[in-house]
Amino acid sequence: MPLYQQLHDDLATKIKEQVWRPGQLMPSETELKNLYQVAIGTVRKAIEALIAEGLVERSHGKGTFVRKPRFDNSLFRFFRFESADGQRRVPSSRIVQRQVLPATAYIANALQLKTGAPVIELLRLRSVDQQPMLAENIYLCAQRFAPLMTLATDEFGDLLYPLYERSCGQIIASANEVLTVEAITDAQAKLLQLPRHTSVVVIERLALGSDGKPLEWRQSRGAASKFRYSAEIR
Amino acid sequence: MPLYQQLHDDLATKIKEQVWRPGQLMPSETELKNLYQVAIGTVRKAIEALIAEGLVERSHGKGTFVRKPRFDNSLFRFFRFESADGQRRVPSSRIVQRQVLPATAYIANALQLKTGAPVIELLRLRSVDQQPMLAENIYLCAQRFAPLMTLATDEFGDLLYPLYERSCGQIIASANEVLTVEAITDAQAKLLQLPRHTSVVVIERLALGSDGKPLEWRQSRGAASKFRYSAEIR
DNA sequence: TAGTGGTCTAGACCACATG
DNA sequence: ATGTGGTCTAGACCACTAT
Repeated sequence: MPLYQQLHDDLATKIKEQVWRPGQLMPSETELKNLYQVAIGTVRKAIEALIAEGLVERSHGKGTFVRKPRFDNSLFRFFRFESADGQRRVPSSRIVQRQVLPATAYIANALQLKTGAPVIELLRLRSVDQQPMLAENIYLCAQRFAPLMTLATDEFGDLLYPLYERSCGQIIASANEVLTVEAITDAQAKLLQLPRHTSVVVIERLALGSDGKPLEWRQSRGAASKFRYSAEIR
Repeated sequence: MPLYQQLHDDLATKIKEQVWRPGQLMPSETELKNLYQVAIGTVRKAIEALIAEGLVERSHGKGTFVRKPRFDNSLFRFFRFESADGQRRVPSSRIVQRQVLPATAYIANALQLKTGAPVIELLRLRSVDQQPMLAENIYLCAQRFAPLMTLATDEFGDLLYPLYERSCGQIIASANEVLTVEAITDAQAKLLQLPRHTSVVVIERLALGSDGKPLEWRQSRGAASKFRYSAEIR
C-alpha cells in the first residue's frame, strides 16, 4: 500500500477519533512531514485526498482545519420532500416504537451484516403542522448504534443524523434512494391518518459512512398526492 | 493563472477540438513535459484534473487515453426507470407528434426564453416489449434545435440526447428532475393504454448544457405501479 | 528491453494571514 | 517577521505493458 495512502488512512482515523476536533487546526505540512518522516509531497497528496472526501479544509496562510459537518446542509441534502410550492420544511419527529430484533435476510444484506444479527428498528412519524407526513421504518446495526437503546426516545430530536453523530460517533456521508409507489397497508393508513388503499410513495434509503460502509437502511412512506421529490443528475 | 491550470486548459481544448481523438493515446508525460517546457509534476497535476473531469483515462504501462463519451452510460444516467428486478432496459421510442409553437410563460421561463418565442414540442411514446411505458412532452428552443424540424421523425432513434448532439451540436451535461404523482388525463390514458383515473408518476426534467444553460424541458408520465426511480445523494 | 504511468523525495520560491 | 499553504522544479526508483 502506497505511503501517501497509509498516511491518509492514519489521518482519517485520527479525525474520526476526534484526536483533532472539528473546526480545529490540524498539524501543518511541515509538522506532519517531520512526525511521519516522509517527504512534503507525500503529505500533500494524503491531505488532498482528505479534502476530496470533505474531511478537512485548507486555507492559505492559516492552515488545515478539520471540517465540522454542516447539518443545516445535510438535513436538506437528505430530506428531499418538498411542499407543493417547492419549499422545504423541517418536519417534527416522533419515535413511535423502538426495539432490537434479529435482521431479516434482506436487511442484513443491505447493512452487510449476518442474517439474524441484532438490529435496532425504529418506527418514526414525521409531521408538518401537526399533519402526519411520513412514516418511517429505520434499521441500524445494534452494536454500532447501541447508545440509541438507552437514550429516551423523546430526546432524539427532529433529525436523526446529528443524533447518530452525537451519541454514536457515526457520520452519514452519502445515500442511495429508490422510489416506488404502492398501496398503503391498514396499519400505516392509521398512522398517517389516510383512507385505506391510498397510494403512497415509498423511499428506500441506504445511508453510507464516509468509508462507503452501509450504516442505516430505512423505508419512508408518505401520501403520493402530497409528494414531491427533486433530484440532480450529473 | 497557475501553470498547471493553463496546461490543463490547453489540453482540454485540444481534446474538445479532437486534436487527439476519443479512444486514442495522447502524448506521454515526458513528451508533454518537453513540448510545454514544464516539470513533469506540473504535467501530472494537469492530467489529474483531466481525469477528475472524466476527459481522459490512464493505464499504467500503456499511456493516457482520451475517453470516448459513452452514451450507453449517459442513457442510463438520464433514463432511470427500472424494471421490477432492478434491471434497466432501453425502451424503444416513437415520436407521436411534432410542431413548433409559441412558448407559454412557464416553458419560456424554464428554457430562459421570452414568452411566445418559438419552441419545438415533441410528443413521444416510449415502450418496452411493445408495452407503452412513458408518455413524454418535450420542449426545445426552436432556433437551437432547428434541424429536428426537417429530419424525419422515424429517424430520430430511441435516444434523443445523442441525436441532439449529432444533428444540432447540443450536448446535455446535467439535469434536474422533480417527481410528483397525479391522476392521469384521458388523452394520456389512451396513449399509455391505462384505465382512467390511474395514478401516474410525473417526472419534470430540465436538461442543461455544460455551460449550465437550459436546453430541454420535458415531462414524462408513466403508471405509478410500474415505477421505480433511484438516486444517489452526495 | 524499452517505454509508460505511479510513487516518493528534497527543496525553491511565492502569496496569503497574522502578530 | 514568521509560518502557512500553493506552485513548480528535477530527478530517482518501481511496477506494469508491450515487443
